[in-house]
Amino acid sequence: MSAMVELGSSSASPRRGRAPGHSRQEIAAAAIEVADSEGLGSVTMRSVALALGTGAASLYRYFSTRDELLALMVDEVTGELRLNGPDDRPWVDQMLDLAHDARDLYRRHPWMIEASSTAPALGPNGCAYLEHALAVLAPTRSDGGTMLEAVAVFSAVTRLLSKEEHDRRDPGEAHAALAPSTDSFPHLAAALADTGPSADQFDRVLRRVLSGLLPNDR
Amino acid sequence: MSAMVELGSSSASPRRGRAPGHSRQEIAAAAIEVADSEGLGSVTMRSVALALGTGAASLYRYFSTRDELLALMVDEVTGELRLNGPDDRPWVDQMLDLAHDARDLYRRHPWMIEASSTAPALGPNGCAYLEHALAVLAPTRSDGGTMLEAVAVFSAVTRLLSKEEHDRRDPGEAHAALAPSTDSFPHLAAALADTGPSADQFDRVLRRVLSGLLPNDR
DNA sequence: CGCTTATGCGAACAGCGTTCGCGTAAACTG
DNA sequence: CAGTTTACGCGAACGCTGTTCGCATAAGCG
Repeated sequence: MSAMVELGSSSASPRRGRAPGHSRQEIAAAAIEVADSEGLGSVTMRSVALALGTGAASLYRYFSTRDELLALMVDEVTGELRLNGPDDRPWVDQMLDLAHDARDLYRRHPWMIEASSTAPALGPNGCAYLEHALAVLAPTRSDGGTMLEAVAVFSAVTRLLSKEEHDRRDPGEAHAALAPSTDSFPHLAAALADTGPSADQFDRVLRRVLSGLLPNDR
Repeated sequence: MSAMVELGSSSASPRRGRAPGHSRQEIAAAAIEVADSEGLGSVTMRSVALALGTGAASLYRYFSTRDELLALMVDEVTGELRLNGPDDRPWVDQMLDLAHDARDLYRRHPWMIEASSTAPALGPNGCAYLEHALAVLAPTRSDGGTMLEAVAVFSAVTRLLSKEEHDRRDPGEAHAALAPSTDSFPHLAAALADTGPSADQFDRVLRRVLSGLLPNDR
């Protein structure tokens, strides 16, 4: 699904004229730093340019659009995942490793939670991630469509759980007026009251989702 | 999770002074029409005000922020779901009905795919949706936490599948340069080639996810 | 009839993504 | 080495955004 276009450092160009003072990666790195410390909303062409000690208009020599910069940011950060080639452990365990690594990534770069769900296309590192997941799932001997679906759902649920963890740490300010719900929404009230052990929620949910999606031999 | 704040029509206020010429619901309805026909990005304070034949600044008598308007839009549209009280059919079938209804809603209001994933809090209709889902799941006799998790994952996957369906109908312009991946990403290439019957993908994935998340008796 | 209170809203502000056009630096050409 | 070409750096501007201010206006109350 989706494309690659030209995210990475493209290859040969007959060098001519003035040499560029920056690179796409360098600019994306600066933007990532801004996003890490100030949030994705503070990643503006001007703020990124300022962080680089240049002018806003200069960035358009490297990216034709802000969204293109965001796409490279997402792909660069995705490259932080350490994708150790699949080993001979059960595939479920390997997928959980992958999920834990992704969760760590979302903790380091909370803006990725929203950015990666908006991103329209996969870059090289996104493809590498997908390739790795498919390699891990190969032993399930499912057909291609099933595996692609499974990876998509797996990624979405991993992101969802990371988002919930993040929202729990960051109150989010709105909490009033949930009290009246106790009357009108009995099941909701009951569910909120009767909450079991919420520890290891992450692993538990992912195991269950994976076990439902794919055959459980091996 | 989250709150309600004051989305709906709040109750008594000692009527005094000039009467308001609009209502929150009316404004949200106009905004929803704009979003349906022009996309969420075209929902600006000015465009909504224009659609209502009023001035942009007037909207701030009803919403203190654009995000508040968006939240009401989401909740109002969520209210379009017809939540027939749970019946005695298997809970899986009832959840699939709910998912189909949600998919229809996403087809009618594609902007909801992004809007509902950004929305920070549940409004009254969001709570009603949650209440309904929990009522359907009650026969599983799971604990509250498990059921809340299940509904969250169920909703996220429903949205994901609706988004993929929508992306398939709307090319999304970027598709070049996926060819070189054939060499570097063998599993990916294989999976894309070996794609089984992609029909009824929606029901199949949801059934599997639900069967993994909750005990399958009854 | 004032008096109070809330609404409607034109005008303005700060900030955004993006474009234009020019000055300038670097590398090829003769 | 001078001249030409090519690309970069970027100040200034445009159109658009969400939001605020302040005042004219209208409706109920005593």
